[in-house]
Amino acid sequence: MGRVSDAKQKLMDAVTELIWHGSYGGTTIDQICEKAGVKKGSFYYFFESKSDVAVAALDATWLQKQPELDALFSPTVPPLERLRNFCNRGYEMQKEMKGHCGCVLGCPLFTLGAEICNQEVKLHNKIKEILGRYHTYIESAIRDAHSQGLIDAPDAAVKARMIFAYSEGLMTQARILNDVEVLREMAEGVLGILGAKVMTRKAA
Amino acid sequence: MGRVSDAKQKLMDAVTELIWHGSYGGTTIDQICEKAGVKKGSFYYFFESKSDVAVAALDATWLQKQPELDALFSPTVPPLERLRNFCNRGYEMQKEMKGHCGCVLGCPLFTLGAEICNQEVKLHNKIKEILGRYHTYIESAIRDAHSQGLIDAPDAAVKARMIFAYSEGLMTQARILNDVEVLREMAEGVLGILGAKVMTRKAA
DNA sequence: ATAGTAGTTGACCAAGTAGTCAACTAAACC
DNA sequence: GGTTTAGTTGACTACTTGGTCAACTACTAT
Repeated sequence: MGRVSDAKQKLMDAVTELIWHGSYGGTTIDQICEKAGVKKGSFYYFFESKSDVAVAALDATWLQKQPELDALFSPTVPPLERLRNFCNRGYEMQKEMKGHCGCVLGCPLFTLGAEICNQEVKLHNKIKEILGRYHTYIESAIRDAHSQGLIDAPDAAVKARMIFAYSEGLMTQARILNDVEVLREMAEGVLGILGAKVMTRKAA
Repeated sequence: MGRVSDAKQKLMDAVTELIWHGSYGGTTIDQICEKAGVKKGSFYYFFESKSDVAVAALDATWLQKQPELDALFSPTVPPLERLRNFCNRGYEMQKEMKGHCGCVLGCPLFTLGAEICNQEVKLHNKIKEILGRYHTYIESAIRDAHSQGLIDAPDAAVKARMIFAYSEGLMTQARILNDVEVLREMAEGVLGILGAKVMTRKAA
């Protein structure tokens, strides 16, 4: 009943892009509306604040990405391959981004999480929740790799935290330097941290 | 000649604290003035914009920190000790911060750099400049450790990028989680990445 | 076709924002 | 003590911002 609309989706797309390219604090509701081609009255029909639309956008993005991640981290894929593919996919995605918008944007969750922590509680919790899911994928791959004897990591949780910090740190560095090439080392770096033997190619 | 004033310093202190606790985009000139106890007219007497005062504050902070870093990374200190001390000092600083303001704030340069990249060119360049100096300290310690046979790292530049990404990533994670304890693993993690043998205490 | 309803709009307001300026004040120096 | 000059102030403008609302519109289900 009533008329149909894609304004809600357009607003979520707009806020995602604005925050990712710029920042949360620097993004205004007026800008979101303008980019979405939606009037402010409609904004407040669907959402009650900037943080509200941001939370909704994160949820929507997650639902869209989850199948892709489930495939990447499928138990049918050898665990170290999962991590390698994850890293290389990150590199490729950022490279493509750089190609058609000129900027390396890094991980939106990590950048946004760092910006708005200690304020915007709901948004902050949503970010922690989704980052936690990424962490879970990584940790499970490490656990599998250990139990399959591919690496020695009885402390999978510790290793997962290391890999997570390293990969997110590298992503953020790529954003700051606007240089996608720093991400090429990610897969190798991750496997190196895990002590996989694949690290040095022409070692003596 | 004329009267003297500490308003300029107070404004730099205020902007530093506001950006660190909150964010750049969420900080207004009015807030800076109020926190500094300085009227807006005086703000514009000393600075011409928010990014201007931020750049000045970063410069001032660096000048203040440089001697401390030079001491930490003194060539008279064994290179792996330099890195360990650097990590532990980071942990202690964040712990103290958490103690008297309730928040883990992470590395202000990295968080700010991630937020304002691709906008605020001058500020962005200043951040890259100072982050580059930190990177230099780390790389030089790694190079020394290699040449002294403490680790095997003929690729000091690559290892430095790894350590840098890992430590900054961990700092940011501590900020997002508001948990200082994740930083306790930093020194061990750094030495582990470098392949120093000190890693596992009770290894078989 | 029409009634009910989901969605749209533009005008509006109050508050906050960046930035200006002429008049003012106090220290330093002679 | 008076003059110079660095620094201060508060009032001001112009604009942007978040947020509201009553009237309007178009779709859908019956």
